[in-house]
Amino acid sequence: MGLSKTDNFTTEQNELAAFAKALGHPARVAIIEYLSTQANCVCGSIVDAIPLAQATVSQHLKELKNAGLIQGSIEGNSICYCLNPEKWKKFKQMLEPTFTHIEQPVCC
Amino acid sequence: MGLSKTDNFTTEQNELAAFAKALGHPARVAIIEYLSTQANCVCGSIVDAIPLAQATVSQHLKELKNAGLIQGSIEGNSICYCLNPEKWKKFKQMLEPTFTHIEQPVCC
DNA sequence: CTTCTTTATCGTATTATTGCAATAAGACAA
DNA sequence: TTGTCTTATTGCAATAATACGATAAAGAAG
Repeated sequence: MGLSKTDNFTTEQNELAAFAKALGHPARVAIIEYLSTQANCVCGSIVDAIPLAQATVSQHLKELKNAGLIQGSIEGNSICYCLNPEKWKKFKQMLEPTFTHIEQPVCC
Repeated sequence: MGLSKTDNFTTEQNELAAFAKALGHPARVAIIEYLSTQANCVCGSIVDAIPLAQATVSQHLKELKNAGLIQGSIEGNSICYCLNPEKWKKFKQMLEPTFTHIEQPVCC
């Protein structure tokens, strides 16, 4: 139905899915990579770095913000978008069990 | 347009996005968690563990398989789905720079 | 106040995703 | 062969996501 049945799953499962979904687009991956390597966090610089229209980049930033992966703060006339360390720690923590599991594959 | 402009991004960015996108649904998170904790990998057991119709679960399994996060092997009359360790290692490796970066937040 | 800069939102077209019933396809058993 | 069990595929309806031009909103600069 195009509508995810989130009620059938745990809060944690939904949160992990939300993190992953937010990262599930190359433009948003590029934004995160940019923020991980650049000291510059001004919105306009991100827009310049991503090969999409300003409106589209703004939309992607909004989704990353909604998922909590980035946070925005007003910096004079512009806006500074930065990674949200706590959410990323949680994201990492939720992936850890699977990352650990694949070290000793037990299956077929 | 509903069509991702993947051409504008690197192969790596697209691959990371594909991994993340595959994990971007609670049902698929639940499947991965199941495979990370259960020794049982038979398709039917997964279907039983996920509160969705068989056809829907089969579709989610297909997406995880397309992304490479799981692999299926014929096991007698049924099919065994397991995590693909190599792809998960790559996934982890691609997230590492950001996981590392958030240890020393340098931004606003 | 006016203008410019910066970012967000709206409207819209297009395509993708989700979900399930129904059905198909394949292997195995009798 | 016939039936059963297991998994995949098809077809469809409903909803979500992607992209961008146009426009709005809010400050800064003059």
